[in-house]
Amino acid sequence: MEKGKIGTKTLEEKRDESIQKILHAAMEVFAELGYEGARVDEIAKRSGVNKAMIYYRIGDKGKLYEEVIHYVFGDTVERISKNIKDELSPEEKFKVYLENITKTMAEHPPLPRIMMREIASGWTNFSEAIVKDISGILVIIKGIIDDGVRKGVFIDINPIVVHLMAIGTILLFNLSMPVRQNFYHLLEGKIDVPKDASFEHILPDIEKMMLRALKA
Amino acid sequence: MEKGKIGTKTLEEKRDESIQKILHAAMEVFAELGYEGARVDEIAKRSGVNKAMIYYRIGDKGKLYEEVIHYVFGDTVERISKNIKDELSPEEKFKVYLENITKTMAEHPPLPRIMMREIASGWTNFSEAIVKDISGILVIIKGIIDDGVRKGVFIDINPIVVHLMAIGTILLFNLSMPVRQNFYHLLEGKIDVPKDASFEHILPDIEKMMLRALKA
Amino acid sequence: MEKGKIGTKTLEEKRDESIQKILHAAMEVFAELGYEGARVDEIAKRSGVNKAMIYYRIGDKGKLYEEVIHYVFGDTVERISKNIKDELSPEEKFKVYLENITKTMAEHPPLPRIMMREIASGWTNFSEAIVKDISGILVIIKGIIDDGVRKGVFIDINPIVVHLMAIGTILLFNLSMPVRQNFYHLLEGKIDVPKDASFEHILPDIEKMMLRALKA
Amino acid sequence: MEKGKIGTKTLEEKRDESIQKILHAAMEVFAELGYEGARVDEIAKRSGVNKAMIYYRIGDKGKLYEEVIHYVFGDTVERISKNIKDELSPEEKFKVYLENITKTMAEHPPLPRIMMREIASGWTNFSEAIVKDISGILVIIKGIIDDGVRKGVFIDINPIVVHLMAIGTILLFNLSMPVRQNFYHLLEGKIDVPKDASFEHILPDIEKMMLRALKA
DNA sequence: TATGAATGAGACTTCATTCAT
DNA sequence: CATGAATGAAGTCTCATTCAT
Repeated sequence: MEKGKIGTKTLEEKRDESIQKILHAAMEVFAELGYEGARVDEIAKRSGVNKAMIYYRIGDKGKLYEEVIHYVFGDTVERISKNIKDELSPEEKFKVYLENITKTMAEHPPLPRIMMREIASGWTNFSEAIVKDISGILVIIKGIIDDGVRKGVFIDINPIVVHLMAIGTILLFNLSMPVRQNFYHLLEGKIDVPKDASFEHILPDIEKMMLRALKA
Repeated sequence: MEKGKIGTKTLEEKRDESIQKILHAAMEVFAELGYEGARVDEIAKRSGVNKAMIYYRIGDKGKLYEEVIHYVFGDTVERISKNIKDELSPEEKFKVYLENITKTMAEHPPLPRIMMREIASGWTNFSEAIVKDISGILVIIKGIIDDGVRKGVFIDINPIVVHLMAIGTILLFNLSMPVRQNFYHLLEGKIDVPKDASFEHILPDIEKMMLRALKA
Repeated sequence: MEKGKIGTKTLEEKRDESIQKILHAAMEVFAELGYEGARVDEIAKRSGVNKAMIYYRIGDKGKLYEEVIHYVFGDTVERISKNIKDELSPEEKFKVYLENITKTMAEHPPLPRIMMREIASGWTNFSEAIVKDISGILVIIKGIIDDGVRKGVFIDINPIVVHLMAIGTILLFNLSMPVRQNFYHLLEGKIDVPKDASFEHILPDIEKMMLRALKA
Repeated sequence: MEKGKIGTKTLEEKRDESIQKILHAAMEVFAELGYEGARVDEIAKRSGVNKAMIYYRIGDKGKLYEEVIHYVFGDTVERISKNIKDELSPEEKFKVYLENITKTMAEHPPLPRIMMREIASGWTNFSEAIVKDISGILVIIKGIIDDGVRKGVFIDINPIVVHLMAIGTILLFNLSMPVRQNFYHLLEGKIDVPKDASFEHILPDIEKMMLRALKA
């Protein structure tokens, strides 16, 4: 067999694969239990990688967490800003923005939890880079609103307010899913109670509310 | 001296005082570091009581956390529903509701953090009682919206959506305070950037947005 | 009310009563759990006496244990040597000796357990006085055997062997009671299996065996 | 070097060695001080392994104790029933039975102490397996007596009585060794006082007594 | 590169004992 | 005499990290 190859994978591919497995497992565990609650043993177990390997490949628990944060928030800006084409109307741009946030969270289930924990911890682990990322998103949403204001379709409102509102609402929606059923019986008699309270079904409500709030 | 008195305090008062000190310190520490991150030693240190005292008076770390949760969420419903008088207009009721949430969080700084952590943890420690509390609040907001709909001032919208939006936004606002300054330079040129980004100054923005979203 | 009296009891009577209650509770607890396993709190609870009172009245845990040992083994010699009248035949003397040991243990249920634990611990807490007590008993049994030998009814045997055999057998009988039922099914077919395996019913067997062993 | 080998030991051997060291030390310490009195630190110190190792390899203190009990009583039945050949006379069988009990205890010095403590504690930690072991021994001694009865050399006696007598006597002999010297001066004038009061020297006396008791 | 063995530091918890009235 | 409050010291247990091969 060719040197440097294992099966059909190069050593490098194998290493990358290990790192991927570790990061995925770590992401899950950190999301479920938080930084302090997470156990390196558990991460090793879930990733199917020897514990010492984690130290060898990535580093200590803190470094591992940093990597996870980086991994999780890595392309968030790109994702959120994706498809916000210039030729779209401000409303359409805003919808794409909301949908992208929603989709990003749906595709990375640990993301909302890690985000909330990080915020609750005082953004301690949000590195300069991530703060810059968030700035990037703020610039985008500012652009959308400015455009709307110019075109007379949006009111003039602080984009930070808008973004926090969007993120806060979506986060809470996302994470309240498991307990939301407990509350629906309170709403008997309301026509529009969705039997399926899943995230996708409620996104339109959020969109509707936010656009109503924004529209001039 | 009268039996059962120590200085000017009865034994009972002394005990209650110890308990109060412990709960306050615990509340702070749990808020800052989460359940797993909190150290019983630290709680003892901050409360100025011996560590064994915590076990003597309250119980183990888990029991202490439960007590804190109970203590923190104890009268939340009352606080939030306070002053929502029948003679008020739906808009006014809604404003009182938002302001009460805001004030409650402002008065109990650890509350938002503990809340976010709990939500991120999957509401694991939200006891039956707390879920009932939240139900109580939902009933209130449902009442406000129903009233508004009847009077033709509000659109017919799922109250859960409204509440999650309110809570999510306020939570995020509250907890983003320490980093918000980092972002304001991005907004240069916007007229209404508040130099003082404190919570109270932004509440009107939230109110405005939410009411615009609700109004028929 | 007369000074120094409480109800109809003098202070001294009351104190003695407290001490009795403490010692009885302590005896029980030490028997059940051993010195290390016993908790001063538990002793206080069972005796109905405030924990600090134990320290005030008796002393620390070690002192309390000493007192219990003293209390428990106090009149054992007297009890065992009681009724061994000179005019009795050696066999009758020996029977009285065995019965007295048996009765003493039956009347002081904690005694066998404490005894076994003490022996297992290397007789650590058996003070000089208690060792002297045991010597006293040995002298008695030696006298019985010597008498028997003189009269030609007993073989000449080391009295220590006899005493250890008696004590060992009775102790083990006493303490195996709770589990003995588990074994009786093994003996099906044997005629003399007692349905009631209580101590008193088996004493005759022990007597019979020991006398057969001793008789010339 | 061969994979999985450390020096001349395989990993597995190294692990087993650790476990052995822990169990031996634990056996000693539990025997000396009882379950409650034993300190995990002390066990670690004596076994020469890190304290955490105990938890890693065996488990908590309770589990460790269980393992010790298992280890100590493990092959007791086999040992005691060993060499009791069918062609032996009932008396010879009984002697072998007594000698085997004696030897087993002599080879495992902690055994008698642990046994006495366990009995004093109410047999709490004697698992199903150990009770079964004891049953096994009872069946053996029952066989010996039945054989003797059939051959007309033994009286018909409850084997439980016999076994308790044997065990009780041997246990007490064994554990009274350290204090027995204190008593020998009482026996001056008796011819057969052994200068060396060690266990082996007294076994014949026990044998003699028990056989006299049994013989028809 | 990979892994089972091993451990120091520190967390949680208990409990005998003393304090303050 | 009596008692609830309080605590220092020490025990059990865990876990991130390193070692040895």
